[in-house]
Amino acid sequence: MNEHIKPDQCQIQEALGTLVGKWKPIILLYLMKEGTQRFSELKREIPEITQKMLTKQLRELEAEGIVAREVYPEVPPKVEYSITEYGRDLQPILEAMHEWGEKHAQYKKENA
Amino acid sequence: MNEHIKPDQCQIQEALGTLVGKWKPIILLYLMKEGTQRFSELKREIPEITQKMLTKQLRELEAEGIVAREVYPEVPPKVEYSITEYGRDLQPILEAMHEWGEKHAQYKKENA
DNA sequence: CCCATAGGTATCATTGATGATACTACCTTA
DNA sequence: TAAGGTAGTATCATCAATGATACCTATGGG
Repeated sequence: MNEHIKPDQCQIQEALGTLVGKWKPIILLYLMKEGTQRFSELKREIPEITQKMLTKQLRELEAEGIVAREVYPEVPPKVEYSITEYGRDLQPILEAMHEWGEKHAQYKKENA
Repeated sequence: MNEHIKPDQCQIQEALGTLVGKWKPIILLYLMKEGTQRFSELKREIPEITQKMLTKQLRELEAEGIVAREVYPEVPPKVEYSITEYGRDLQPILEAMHEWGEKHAQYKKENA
């Protein structure tokens, strides 16, 4: 373990706080895989999410600088979301978690 | 992004579910850094946690196969916790999150 | 005889995250 | 004239996570 990690003030919570939530990882994956998406596209791809939650999660990700929000002043409204360059830094972490998650799901099946 | 990641059934939640909680990362870091620890040692190192929560988190980590629990039939009781070999797989992920977390804390300070 | 110790459980209260549902603005098309 | 589409907000209800507090066990030491 990296010597300078001080558990009592470590920054893992920072990353977790950004990623957790029932919907954030899946939203991020869609934006990373498919690129820029409209609000309604995301809603269609994740039908179980309520509008309220989708809005909330996107706003939080935006506040963290991970997602960019662009509003087109049209009628009907058009709002596009995309991953920022800064947000791309999360990709390796998400991938590592995905990989570990698969192994772990397997592990749990074996020890069920 | 890895092509075979299907957001709608991805395993990131699996990893997140294992790591989140107000106390799990810090518990894992202590066990990874300091090695085997007694219940009371962990409690001393994380004074703000209640016994109930410490017990609960440790039991959950044990159930996931990440932490090993060894009971010594003595009086007063002695119980030791350690990271399993399997649990070691999480170390790179925790480190990556820690690193990103530091950058992100910096980022937030600059954009405050 | 009584208390401290280690590692817990049991019970209740509180809080934050999530969900269901209804409502809005504005323009275009039928 | 009414309906439909987009991107939301507002309000209320519910549930899981966390916390505070008290209690339990057995034994060795004073």
